[in-house]
Amino acid sequence: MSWTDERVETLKRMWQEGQSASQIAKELGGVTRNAVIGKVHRLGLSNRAGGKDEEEAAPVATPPKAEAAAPKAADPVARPEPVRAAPERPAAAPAAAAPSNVTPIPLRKAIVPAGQPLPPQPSTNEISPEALASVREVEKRAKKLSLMELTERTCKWPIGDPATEEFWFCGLPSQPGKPYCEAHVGVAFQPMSARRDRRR
DNA sequence: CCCTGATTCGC
DNA sequence: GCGAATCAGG
Repeated sequence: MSWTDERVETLKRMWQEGQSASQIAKELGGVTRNAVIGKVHRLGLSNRAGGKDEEEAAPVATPPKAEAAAPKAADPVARPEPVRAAPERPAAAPAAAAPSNVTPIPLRKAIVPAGQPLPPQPSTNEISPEALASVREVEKRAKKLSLMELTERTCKWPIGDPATEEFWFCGLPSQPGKPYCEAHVGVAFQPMSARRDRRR
């Protein structure tokens, strides 16, 4: 693979978006994160700030510095449906084309509508007693990771109420190829037949 | 251990 | 110019 204009463009865009070198490498394919980093440096954009020819040493004013532990729990992750892995290849989905009226900025404190959906609190009557016990046990040992701390190898099972401080992700080692740890995989993935049988 | 970016240096 | 190896750090 070589650095075609197109690939370089993707590299620039993603780097500017704050994507990590490894993520960019995956996206591009055929290159390692080292290659990406190397290129980034050669292109002289190691400093993620500058867009074009920059010099503006924008005095990074780190003002307010929102309280670390305050309204933190208000993240866009509330949906019941488990966190998906990387979007991978949206292919023909120019999802990026945001309505020119919204600021593309980082994207953090999304406003949590009003009373929002609670995490996948599986209705107990549909889970096997063993799995349930196991889950409760495990949740005591949850690593309580924040959204940003999740990786492909951490359990992404949400615990608690996203609208409060009492919210985090399990974070225990996930099953290879699965988004959850063993215990959570147990309650997340159930054969249809099993569910049906358990019903009544 | 997983992951980050930074640097070096032979090719 | 390229990127593996290595370094430094979280």
